[in-house]
Amino acid sequence: MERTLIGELGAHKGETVTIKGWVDVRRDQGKLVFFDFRDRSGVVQGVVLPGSPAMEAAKEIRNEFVVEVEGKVNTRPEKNAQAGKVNGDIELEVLGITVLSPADSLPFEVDAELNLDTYLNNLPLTLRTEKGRSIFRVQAAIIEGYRKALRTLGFTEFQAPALVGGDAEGGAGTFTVDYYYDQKAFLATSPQLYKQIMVGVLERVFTTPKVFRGEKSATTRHLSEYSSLDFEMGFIKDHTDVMTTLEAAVRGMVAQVTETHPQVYALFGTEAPLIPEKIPVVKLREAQQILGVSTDEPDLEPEHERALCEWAKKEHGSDFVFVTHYPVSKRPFYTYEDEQDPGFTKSFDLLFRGIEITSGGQRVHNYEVLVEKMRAKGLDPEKFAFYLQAFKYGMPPHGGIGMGLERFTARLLNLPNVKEATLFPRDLNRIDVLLSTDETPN
RNA sequence: GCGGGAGUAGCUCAAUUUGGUUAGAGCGCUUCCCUGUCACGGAAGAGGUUGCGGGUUCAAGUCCCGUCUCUCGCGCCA
Repeated sequence: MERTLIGELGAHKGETVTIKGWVDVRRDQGKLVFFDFRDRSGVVQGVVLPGSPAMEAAKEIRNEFVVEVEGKVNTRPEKNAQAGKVNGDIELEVLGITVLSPADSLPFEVDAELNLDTYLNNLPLTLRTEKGRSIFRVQAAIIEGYRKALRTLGFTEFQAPALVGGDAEGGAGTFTVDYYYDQKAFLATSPQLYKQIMVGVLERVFTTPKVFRGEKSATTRHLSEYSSLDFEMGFIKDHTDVMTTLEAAVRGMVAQVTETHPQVYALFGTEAPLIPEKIPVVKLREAQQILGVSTDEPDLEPEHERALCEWAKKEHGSDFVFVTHYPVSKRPFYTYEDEQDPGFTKSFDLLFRGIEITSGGQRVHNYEVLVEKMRAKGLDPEKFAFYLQAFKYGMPPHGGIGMGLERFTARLLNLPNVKEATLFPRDLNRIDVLLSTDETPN
């Protein structure tokens, strides 16, 4: 019989249907066995009544078994209805069960509170929880919202390379890979150079590559491999045009999540983010004055970023705040220096609920200036000859951003550690399983 | 890389302060009972080289040293 999705059972009252899914929970009462069955669309209670031909199978089945169930969709007796729950008014009277795949007994209850490392070491199982499923459905919606917003604004998506011949940023730690003929190649730390090249081709582009940072960071916000939501746009007036586009993208991302998953914020004990008419903008030095810290520091410390976000929420009703005009020394070679504010750049970070989720700015588009900036940072223009062709042959004024998808997801859903917003996080000692750092692994 | 906290049953944790007999609980697991449960309930049972190595002591989960791992903060960054 054709499969009916669990989420659509309400339209089949009185009919005999076949569902396929997992056993979420089994409640054995002896003569009577109850199940919760789960598929991608929802959950429904199944009841195996005394004398049912499915009783023998029902006694063998355990949580997470994959089953095909034939049953009759009944309206629940009024006293047994579960108000407010999906399919709370119906249940499936089980007439037959076929085990498609058995499951070992679980190492822990699927909904148990787990330590982070237990959770991460068992992701194929722990991702099946309601929260696990929700996080990555939300993440898919975030990317969908990002794509929709930028396509509407005339951007073209492209695929950036992961394997590169040099370190674009000249600072971030890179992973080295063996290439042909005893050569070394690197995993990209950013699609930056390729985005800029593509501005010379398509004018407005975006890409969502995996990027790699070998930084030995052990924090709640760093990953060795993460997804970077990048865009780059030509013919801008200055960095504020980029900020305007970023605002539109962020609104689109949040709207997509809120429209498709309205219940998700409550599930994670948070609320939809506050985005006012205009996200507040402060220069770095203004931010430092607001916080009462030295304006000589080239950057905000994490503690200050958290405090500034509290300020933005209190004073502007915003969960986001832009910080602009970081000093030239703190920014990569391609960053545009502000003629009106020498020593400082037309660059910005976007902070969201306490942490930096985006860096961006206007880029240098003049070939000679760019070569000079490279030299000033101790980089060899010869090694960037490929990239520099884009500037040699005519590049419009342009700028763009890179946003950490996992950081955005984590802040949106109030997840304490960015690894929870990463399907399969790579960190110092773990790529799915713990890596042995000793001859006698534990 | 630096600093704080932690590692005890499959999972989540007690027992460590003040060293002292067979290291406990809840959940899960096994067996049995249960006709309306929805985290079902009830009874019984199995399950531990206390991360690893060394030291002090009559005696170490507990104190000391080393080491590995986890976790949080910092550096750095998205």
